[in-house]
Amino acid sequence: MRPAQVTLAVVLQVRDGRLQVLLWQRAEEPFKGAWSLPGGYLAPAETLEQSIRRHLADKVDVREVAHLEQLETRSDPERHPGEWQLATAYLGLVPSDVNPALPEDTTWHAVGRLPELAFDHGEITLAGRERLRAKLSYTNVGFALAPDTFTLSELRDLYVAALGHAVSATNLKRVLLRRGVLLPTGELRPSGQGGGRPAACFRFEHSRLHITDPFAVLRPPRVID
Amino acid sequence: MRPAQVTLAVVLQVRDGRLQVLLWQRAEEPFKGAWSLPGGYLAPAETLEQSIRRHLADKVDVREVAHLEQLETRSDPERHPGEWQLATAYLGLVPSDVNPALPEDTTWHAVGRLPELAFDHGEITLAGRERLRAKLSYTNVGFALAPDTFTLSELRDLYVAALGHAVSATNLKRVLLRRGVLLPTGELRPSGQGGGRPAACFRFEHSRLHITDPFAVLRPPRVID
DNA sequence: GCAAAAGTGTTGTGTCTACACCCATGT
DNA sequence: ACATGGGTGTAGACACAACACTTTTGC
Repeated sequence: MRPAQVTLAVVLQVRDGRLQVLLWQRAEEPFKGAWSLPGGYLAPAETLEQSIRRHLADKVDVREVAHLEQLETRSDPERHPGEWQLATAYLGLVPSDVNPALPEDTTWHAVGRLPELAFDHGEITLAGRERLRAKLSYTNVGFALAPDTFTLSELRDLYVAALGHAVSATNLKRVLLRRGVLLPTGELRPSGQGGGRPAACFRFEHSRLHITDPFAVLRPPRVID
Repeated sequence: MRPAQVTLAVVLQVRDGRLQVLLWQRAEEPFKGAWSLPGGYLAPAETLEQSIRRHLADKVDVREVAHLEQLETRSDPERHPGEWQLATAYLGLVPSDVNPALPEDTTWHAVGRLPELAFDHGEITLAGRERLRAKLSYTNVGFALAPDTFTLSELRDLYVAALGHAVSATNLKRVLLRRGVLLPTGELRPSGQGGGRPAACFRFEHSRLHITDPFAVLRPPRVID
């Protein structure tokens, strides 16, 4: 006897200044009517990543998911009341400037104010947020939350929404520039109606995950030539 | 049609000053005679963690595995030539002072000089080592590699073996003490035959994983009361 | 006394936070 | 002019690496 295998995705995007997750309202029992993470069964001859991309394709265009990584596999035999089911969860990130057309039964929900979710999807969603928060600190994942080009205040607002605490645009700029994560594009963004100095535009140097702060401590000793 | 589900473990221990992994020699095709990670099929009504603990019980006593965490689930349909199989890998750590009785077909191998491994087990093993190296820097995982009490040179040697580069006992002590990871036991270890000052003994404060260096950067702003 | 091993003190450096200050624009 | 938002400069805090120096033992 073998368990069923499903894939799930915690798809996160910053919308209206808040970190939001894509949820789907179940049409069938169990948990009929409850909100849950998008996903579905694994098909023969596909990988887990292919599977979650396929299931997500109904919700968001593939090109709109800028980053996708495996979170964890959940295996509690009681997690699904009806069948023996393993679920492998992925974390997906969508840049803030795209607005995917969604099916009727699918909408964005603030991660900070989640409704009661089906199965163990609430825990999984929070695990996804934790992963994102951690990686914002030591990698360049920001690229997956931001538009191609942006001002520093815009980027700061994305970090604030994702991290849940104040972030200084001043210092954010210096940290990311020193690490070579950001590049100035040279363009200026004209000021808004209230006036103010025009903002410089930046973009992320790479659009794939890189670790930018590899060892907090216990660095290898400096090599002297 | 459903895939078979197996669990695997990268069980690591520092032996003879080197980081070693527990490998098992396959008795059956495919990869008959090749070295591979211990593990086996998931049984009904058990979790993945229970499964890997059950399979490991043949190799090492459960109490000897001081830390166990999920690494990743591998799903390439080609990863097993004979059947459609998903493998969820775990990382297990064994303190350096235990010496489990092993079956005939199972031995320790230096991770630095791995033989050709069956399936994708070589990659998984290296992923396990990377996870350990990263966590040594920002958590207290050291507890799972070390005996109950130890001197600082002994602990340093464990870090050297796991990290693969020189580590200063002087600074290691200060880092771990400041973080409250280590506690002095008050005992002294008498010096060896070559003389030398007796060493103070320490132990880890906790024997469960704690994050000790939560944010490298982008810390939340300091709250002023 | 001398070698060996452990432990302490101190300096320097890199990286971040905090905050004061300066710049460019709209009204 | 002045409010608004963007940007720079600088000082301080902190944590760590490096290394010289001191302590305690065996022979």
